[in-house]
Amino acid sequence: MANFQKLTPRSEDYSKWYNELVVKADLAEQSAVRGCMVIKPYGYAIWETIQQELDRRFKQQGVKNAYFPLLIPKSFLSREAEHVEGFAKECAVVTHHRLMNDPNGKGVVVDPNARLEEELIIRPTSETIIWSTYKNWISSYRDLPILCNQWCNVMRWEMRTRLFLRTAEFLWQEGHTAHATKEEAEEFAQRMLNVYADFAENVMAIPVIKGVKSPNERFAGALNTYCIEAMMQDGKALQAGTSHFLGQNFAKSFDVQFLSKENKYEYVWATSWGVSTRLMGALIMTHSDDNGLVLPPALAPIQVVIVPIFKKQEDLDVLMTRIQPLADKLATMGIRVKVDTSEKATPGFKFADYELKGVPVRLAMGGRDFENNTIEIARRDTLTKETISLDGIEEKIKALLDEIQQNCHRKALDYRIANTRECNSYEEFKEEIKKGGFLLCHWDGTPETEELIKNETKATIRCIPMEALPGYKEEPGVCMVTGKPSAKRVVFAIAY
RNA sequence: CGGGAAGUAGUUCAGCCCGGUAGAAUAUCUGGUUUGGGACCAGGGGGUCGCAGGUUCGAAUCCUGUCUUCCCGACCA
Repeated sequence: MANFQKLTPRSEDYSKWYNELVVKADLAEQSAVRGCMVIKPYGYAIWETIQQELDRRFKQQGVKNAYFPLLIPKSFLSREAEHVEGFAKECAVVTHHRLMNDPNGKGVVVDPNARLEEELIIRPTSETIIWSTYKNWISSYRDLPILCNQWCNVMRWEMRTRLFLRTAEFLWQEGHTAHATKEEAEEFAQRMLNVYADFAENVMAIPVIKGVKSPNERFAGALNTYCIEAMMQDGKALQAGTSHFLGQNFAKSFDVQFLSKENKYEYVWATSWGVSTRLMGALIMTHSDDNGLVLPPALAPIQVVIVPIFKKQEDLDVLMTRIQPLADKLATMGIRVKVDTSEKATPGFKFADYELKGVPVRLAMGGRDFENNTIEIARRDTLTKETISLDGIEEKIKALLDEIQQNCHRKALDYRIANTRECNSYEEFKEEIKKGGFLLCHWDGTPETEELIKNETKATIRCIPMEALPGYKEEPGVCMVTGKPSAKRVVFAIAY
């Protein structure tokens, strides 16, 4: 089974705690290739649930799944100047197509005669290959809109990597849409942001701020980038999803025009939007504690685990006459339930292990419970437990799962609120930002000012909120650095 | 990519300074006793010491290169 060593407490070393948790909770591990991770079955089960929930929501918006190739001709990337600038430094390049036996007899080497005429780039994102394809799909306004999404892997050659948070290869979905009008594209980019926000809040139980990125933080090639920003337990910000209004940049670069109702050629309007396995990092750093992972029930691969406590096989057989019907009933109610009858570990070990894995509800039944028609029920989010009657237990469990889902969200929201405050002077800002959290400040809207603040404090504008945060009003003011006018406060934080 | 640290059994680590052919804990396997918060006893198996060169009669140990991980920095839609 798992290891016995306790996790490093969060208060001692937050990133060490994170690294240990990811490995010990069996979510992922390092691979032989630098910066690339192996996502283990338990971690992948969570990702699959994320995928299912999002995929359903995308399809409700009329989006269809497709698949575009991993490799992109090098020339495509240079078609959009800003775009290539954003990614050029972190692209993996395929230069050859054949290996051969080493003439010196030491395994295989790259065949120097197999150099590619045009080098291929492993996709860092797929805008270019998709727009070169959309060109062939679009000729009339009747062909629009095109709403496609793909679930795939991408590669960005990151210098410093961390499991889930920043890996060289990661899994994500990227949606790419083409529209006839600017308004429709803008609206769609925002609509997908709302899909992400709804998903984050209600499924992942992560409170997020919906906002617009400042020019410095905008996606390369976009006219506007929308985002959802979340606060982690260490007070740092993590971008949980983005949606871009790409204008006509890619349509012009790839010459994608359509004939309008008025019989005129026009360039199409584009959006793209994505979330990645980084969400796994957000999930971990929002809810988990020093005992291990804490999963909101909606994403837990096992929502309820039942641990029989027994001495002999006969005792187990007796207990199972009550446990099995309960497990069956829960399963028919759509609850993901596991009964752990293994004799490999003692109950105490199992308790600790399921806590490490973040199972929301744990039931334990021993001989005493059997006599009394009771069961011990423990919840992961509060680490509390009580012994209750078996009568009506199924409905209580269902209600408890809902309650845990709510509580995970409420705790995370309380934390964010407690660590969000206004800040009016730059002197104060420099001190406050060291404590972490979100600082709501006035900013003059210039990249220069943002750059200055970043260089001096490492803090960046996480977003310009689209709506006032709970408890705050949108009011004009003056920039904390330059004193120039500011329409409203923006969110500053140190970011992952 | 720059600075620092590290890589030895599945895992955590000792051994390295001062070269002589590898050890602990834990996990794993077997048998038994156990089981309401990380059980105990006994026995067994498991490592080309990250990889590649070099020095040497002999290298986990010394030298060179390289790969990977962690921390700090730069970078990061």
